[in-house]
Amino acid sequence: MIDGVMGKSRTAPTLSDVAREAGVSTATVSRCLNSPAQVVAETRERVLNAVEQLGYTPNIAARIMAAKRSYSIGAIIPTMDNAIFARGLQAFQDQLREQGYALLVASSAYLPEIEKDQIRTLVARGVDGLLLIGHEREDEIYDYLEQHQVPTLVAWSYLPRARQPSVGFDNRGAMRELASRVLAAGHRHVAMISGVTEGNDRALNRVEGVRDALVEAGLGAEAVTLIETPYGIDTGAWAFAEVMRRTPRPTVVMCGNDVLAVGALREAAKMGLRVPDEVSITGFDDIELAEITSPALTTVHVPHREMGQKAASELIDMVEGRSDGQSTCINTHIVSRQSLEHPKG
Amino acid sequence: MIDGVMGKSRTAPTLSDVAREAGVSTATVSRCLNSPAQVVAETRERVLNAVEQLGYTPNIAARIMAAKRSYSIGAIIPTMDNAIFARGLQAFQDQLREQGYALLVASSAYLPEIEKDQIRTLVARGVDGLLLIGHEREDEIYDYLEQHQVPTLVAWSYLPRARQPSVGFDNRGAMRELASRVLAAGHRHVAMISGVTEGNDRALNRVEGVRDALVEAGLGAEAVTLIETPYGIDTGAWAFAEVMRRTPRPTVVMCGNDVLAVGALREAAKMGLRVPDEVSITGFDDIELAEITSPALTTVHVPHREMGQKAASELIDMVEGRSDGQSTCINTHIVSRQSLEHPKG
DNA sequence: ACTGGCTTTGTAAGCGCTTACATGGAAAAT
DNA sequence: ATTTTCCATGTAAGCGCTTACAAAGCCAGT
Repeated sequence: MIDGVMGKSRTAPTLSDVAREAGVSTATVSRCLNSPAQVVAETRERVLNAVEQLGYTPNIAARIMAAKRSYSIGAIIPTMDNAIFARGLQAFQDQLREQGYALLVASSAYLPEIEKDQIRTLVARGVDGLLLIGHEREDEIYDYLEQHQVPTLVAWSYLPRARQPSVGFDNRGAMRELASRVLAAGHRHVAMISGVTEGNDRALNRVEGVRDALVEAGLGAEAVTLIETPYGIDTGAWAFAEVMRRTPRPTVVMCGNDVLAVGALREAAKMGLRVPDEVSITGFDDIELAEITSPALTTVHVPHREMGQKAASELIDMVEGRSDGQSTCINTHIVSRQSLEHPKG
Repeated sequence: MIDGVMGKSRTAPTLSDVAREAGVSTATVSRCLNSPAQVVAETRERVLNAVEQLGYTPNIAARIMAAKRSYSIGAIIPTMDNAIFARGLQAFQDQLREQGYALLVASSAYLPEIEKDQIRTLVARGVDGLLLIGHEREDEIYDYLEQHQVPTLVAWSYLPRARQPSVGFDNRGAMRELASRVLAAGHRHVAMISGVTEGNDRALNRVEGVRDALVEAGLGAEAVTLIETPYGIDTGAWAFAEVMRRTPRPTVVMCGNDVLAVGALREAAKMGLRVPDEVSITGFDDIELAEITSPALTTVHVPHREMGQKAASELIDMVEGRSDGQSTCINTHIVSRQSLEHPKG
């Protein structure tokens, strides 16, 4: 009691400390906090004062248990280590915050096993909903999510008929369009540096997009020199060197994302190859990097902010039972900068 | 019971479902999960089978409540929107994972009010420890943290005598060293584009570092043209244009971080100014960006991975009572690339 | 055979909250 | 004046776990 009055107890105050201080029951305090309208103004004020007095913060674990609701959303992204997901995730979190939800993030390092583990952790922590990147994962995981009744939304990928709703974009179509433009510019020897496609439908679809364009142009789908490597500037550089060693030497190197492309660009400079005069290079994502390289990257612009925001509001709608999962396809467009030109000679 | 046996209950299985299935008490199941050594092998196996069978995942909220331990650490960073914190945070999380802890991240958008809110949220969620960026914040917050007995570590900044232990680097000293080098190269008209210094001791200390060098060189501390702006490529570009309009025109623009410097670089190109011939530019952080601009940035290298890793292990030591907060200063060093040269003319 | 000590398991009391239900009193309707 | 209705508040039962303590079973030592 003295502790209470002093507001400096050695241990964190609880609901009943507040109740005692305000001279009401714990139920009333709880109501003040969660549905203030149910409590008459005078009481409410007294309670709120006590809360202030004691520096009370609700114990969310207890709240989750009692209410089976946590007002938090989990997100599992492949990596925080580069900028690919940063912008979209920030927008996602901003939108969540605005609607009163907190975000718990975990990263999987592109490893399915770790992702599975993280999913369990987040669900066990009582997240009300979950954001996952890409559709491809074991059915078992989706079963688990269903059993635990956790609404799940997929982002960065759009697949209308999938088991889970998604907010994303057409990776395959976007890449097809870029590849068509590459072919239209006259390139015939095209190489592609792809991210690891196993367990990554985005990466795979971008490869397929290139193949689509090739076929459409009457060339075989195998007419592309393909190399796969984890995303990274250094790996991109390495892959570029590798691919330029092949014969016939490619006149254009299409990269699975901007990070790889930046690596390619750096390696080209190191090899003394002028871009785009001697070789063209393209990216995907249009992260900030793409604009500040020289030459600036021709790439596919993905509206990450818009996607993050949309994903957040859709997921909240699902959590609150207002929607049972509406998929949205976000439009991408090609940004032409200097790294793509007609092949010379 | 049937549900149990089928392993496909409509609702998530709990500890007592497992106990019933395995024919033991809930206490035994709990022990199997948390201190297997206390349970005889045969029983343990039976229990583990049941767990597998039912697809049981512990409810962490309940665990937190009962054990007052969550095996999770919170981190609040100013932003996820650019790469400054990404690498360090990823390393931090990797290290945590390795030691069996989960990471909850929130971002504050550099706003103290939001940060305060996020701190409460994370504490309310029962994190066992907290990572904060920079020392500067209201005492009230530290009081709160003390009351709730949440071990807190500060990173990205090193201040040995502060209230909270820290794992970081000497922002001021590092910047002083870089500025000395700038002056030694012959520059006399130096401008600085700083991040917002209010509530950001890192930014402030970098400014002070430049002033230190100026004073040391016998110039006044005001001999620097200073401009403050939020971190960002666009804001950096804008600030660069602004600063180049002053007379005398600076021969070098020192930026508070690499992101600002990249903006400056871009604007310089746009204005047709050759770097470093007509104006030198420096950064801070040495994020990947710094290496791929042209010219590449001369900057201060901060070993983010090392810092993140060290922060994680120190914080866990604190949480587990093995340490009461040991501060560590991580060494930085200057990376000379092409963006800094002697002033011409 | 009996005691003491150790190991393995069970019993049950919370952890801090929410919420269905009960209660009581004032306002509204008769 | 009496009954009905409604609103503000209180009572108490859990939510799913951990863990102190109790109980029971086992072995060795005498």
